[in-house]
Order: sequence, then structure tokens, then C-alpha cells
Amino acid sequence: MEKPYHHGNLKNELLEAGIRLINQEGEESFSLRKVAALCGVSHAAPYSHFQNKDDLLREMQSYVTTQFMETLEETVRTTARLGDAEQLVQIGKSYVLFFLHHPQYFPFLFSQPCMTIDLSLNGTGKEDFPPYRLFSDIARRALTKMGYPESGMQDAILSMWALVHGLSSIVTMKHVRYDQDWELKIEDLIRNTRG
Amino acid sequence: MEKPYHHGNLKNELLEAGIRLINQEGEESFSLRKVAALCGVSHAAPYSHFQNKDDLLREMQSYVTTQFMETLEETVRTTARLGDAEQLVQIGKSYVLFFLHHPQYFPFLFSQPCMTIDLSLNGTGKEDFPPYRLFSDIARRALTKMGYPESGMQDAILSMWALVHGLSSIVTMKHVRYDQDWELKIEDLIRNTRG
DNA sequence: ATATAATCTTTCCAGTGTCAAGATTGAAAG
DNA sequence: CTTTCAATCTTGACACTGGAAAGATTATAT
Repeated sequence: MEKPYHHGNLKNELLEAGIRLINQEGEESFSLRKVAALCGVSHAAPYSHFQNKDDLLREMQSYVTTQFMETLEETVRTTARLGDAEQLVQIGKSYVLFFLHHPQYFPFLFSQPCMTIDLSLNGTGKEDFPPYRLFSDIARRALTKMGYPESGMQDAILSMWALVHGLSSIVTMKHVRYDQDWELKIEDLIRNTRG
Repeated sequence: MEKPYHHGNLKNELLEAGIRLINQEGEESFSLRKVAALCGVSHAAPYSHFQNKDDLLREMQSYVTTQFMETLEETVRTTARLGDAEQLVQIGKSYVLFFLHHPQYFPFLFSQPCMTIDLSLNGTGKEDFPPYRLFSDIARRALTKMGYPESGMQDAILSMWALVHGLSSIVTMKHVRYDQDWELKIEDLIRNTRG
């Protein structure tokens, strides 16, 4: 069983091995050569599939963002019957839990300028970071049904997102001590906060 | 005018040159050797004052945290006459503005596990990240004066801090487009959100 | 079967963090 | 004032990193 010269599925394996590395050791000790070694391939092989290290990291971010979106969309589906306001709470919770379960993903996704979010008034939102866009859509629908005025809509959404995103940031800090159940706490905090 | 063999004030200059580097080029392209070169000193000279690169970075974080605290404490002083609730809003605004004005500081301070925050019930808070502790103290006083029950106090503080911290995170993302005045918006958002 | 393009390896280079050995100097002790 | 010593700084080395260049191998199209 000789190892073939051509790997066959190297690009995907590089992406997944890279993400595994991020999860285990964090962004700091990440290196192209380690990822190549994990795939049993020479240190320059990745350059056939990625322009450079940053390109690999960007595609990894995109890969993780897709996972993130799938998690959120799953939550959208399973909470469809709960009503808009409660669904919004659950999306927020799902958002924070994703990072609670994968703490390394938060700095990985947000330290670098990986995403675009257009908060300008004439922005279409088409190019926005998909998780933000999903949260924003659900929030807008919930607020609209609650009779929230369109004038303060974007601000309200922004402040709710800031809460959820800030909680994610806090929950993923290594040196934050908390002796209770984050999952319960997160839900409480989101539910009891109104923009 | 020969350069003396002994620099005289190298430790402080390394810290300040390092922080200048962070502000200009960000954390990514930061290197010990560049900092040494900026101080006109050999690449191994920093090892007389810091154990290693991480040690230098930690002291830089501590230095920046002190600046941050001075900014917040200045705000505490200048808003003392405004009443507790309004003072809390201004502290929150000051928190976010600090990072709006120094965007590189946010990932620099919070990507790595630089700080301790004890949210457990029996925590004294003595070892907490000072800016969080200051915010927490002001918030507790304001909420108490407003008759907020002690039972939900920590949660309320946490959710307000999450908002402020999350806004800081959002405001410092390079690819967030916003065509209006962040300063006004930040104040609005904090003022109109209630835990 | 041959040519071409894609994929992978090898080799090299500059830059990095870190360590060890030595050079220079300020400050304390005689 | 001289000697000693510890602090500070330099030089040189090492392993590791990202990246470029050139060549080897193999799949695919013609």
C-alpha cells in the first residue's frame, strides 16, 4: 500500500486539518508546515491549492462560517413553531453556544478582518457576514411583529447583536471563571434584555 | 555623539515602541526583532528585560490596560455630577470610544488570555480585569440607586457589559461599514438598552 | 501515444524566537 | 582609586517559519 504521489483530496484535508489545529492549539501556534505534515505531504504542497498562508486561513474561516451557519439554520428550523420572539432568543442562544463549544473559533473568525457588515443606511446587506444577516433577519421579523417602529429598527438589531456577540466574546475568554451553567445563564441574559 | 553601550531606558522604550508597532501594523506583523531595531539595539537585547516575546506582550497589555483605566477614570471624574444612571452611560461610551480610537488594541488585549474575570458567586473581584471591575462598580451603584434587586444584579451588570464589550468588538472590525457618526450612535445604543 | 496542465517534492532564502558565550559598563566594595 | 561583580548589550548559532523556484510525477485531454 504505497502512498500515491497525488493525494487526491488534499485541499479539503488541508482545510479540515487546519481547523483541527486551530481547535487544539489555537491560532498562535498554527503553521502551514504543521498542516502539511498532518496531511503527510511536503511543506510546499499547500501552495498548489492556496496562494499563501492567509489564503488558507481565509478559506478556513469561510469553512467555519459555513458550519456556523448550518448550526444557526438548524436552530431556525427546530424553533419555527415557537413564535418570533422566542425564536429570536433561541437564535441568540445558539449563536453564543456555538462559540462556547468551540472557543478557539471566536478569535479565529473575528481577530482578522474576515467579514463585511454594512450598517450604512443604504446598504443592501447582500454582502454581509451571513450569521449577522441571519440574526438580523430573524430580529427584524420579530420586532416588526411586536409593532416596533421601523425608525429605530437598525439600532435595536445592532444592540441585540452586540449583546449576543459580546457574550460570545466573554464566554470564550480563557480566564473568565464561572461556576454555574453557562447555557442557562446565556438564555436568561438574552431573554431579560430588551433593546 | 557616540551611542553609549548601555541604553539607559531600554525597558520602557521597548514597551512603547512595541505598542506603537501594534497600533501601526497590528499584532500579526509584530516581532521582537523589529521592536529591538526601533530602539536601535541588537535583536537579543530585549532578553535582558523580558523573559521572552510573550512576556513583553504581557507587559505591553498591562501598559495599555493602564492607559485604558486612566481614560475610564477620567470619565468617572468628569461625569461625577451627572447622576449615577447617566454616569454609567458615559462610562460605557468611554469604554467603546477607547477602542474606536485605538482599533488595534481590542484584538491585542482580548485575543490572548490576558485577563481574569471572576463571575462565580463567591468571587471577590479583587483579581478582576480592572476595566471590567470599574464598569461593574459603577453599574452596581447605579442599579442599586434605581432600586434594582440584588438577586439579578450580577446578570444585569453582565448583560450591560456584554453590550458595551460587544459594541467595542463590532466597532473595531475593519470591514464594518458605517456612514454616520459612531460616537452619537454608541451613546444612543447604550442609553436605549436596558438589562 | 503524446502533449499539456495539475499536483507534489526538493532545495533554497530571508525572517523569526531563543539560547549561549562573550564584550562593555555602571556601581558597590576594598 | 582600584578591584570586583552584576547588569546590560552584542555576536553568533540553531531550529522553525513563510515563501519562491525548479524539477519530478501523474492525470487528463487531444
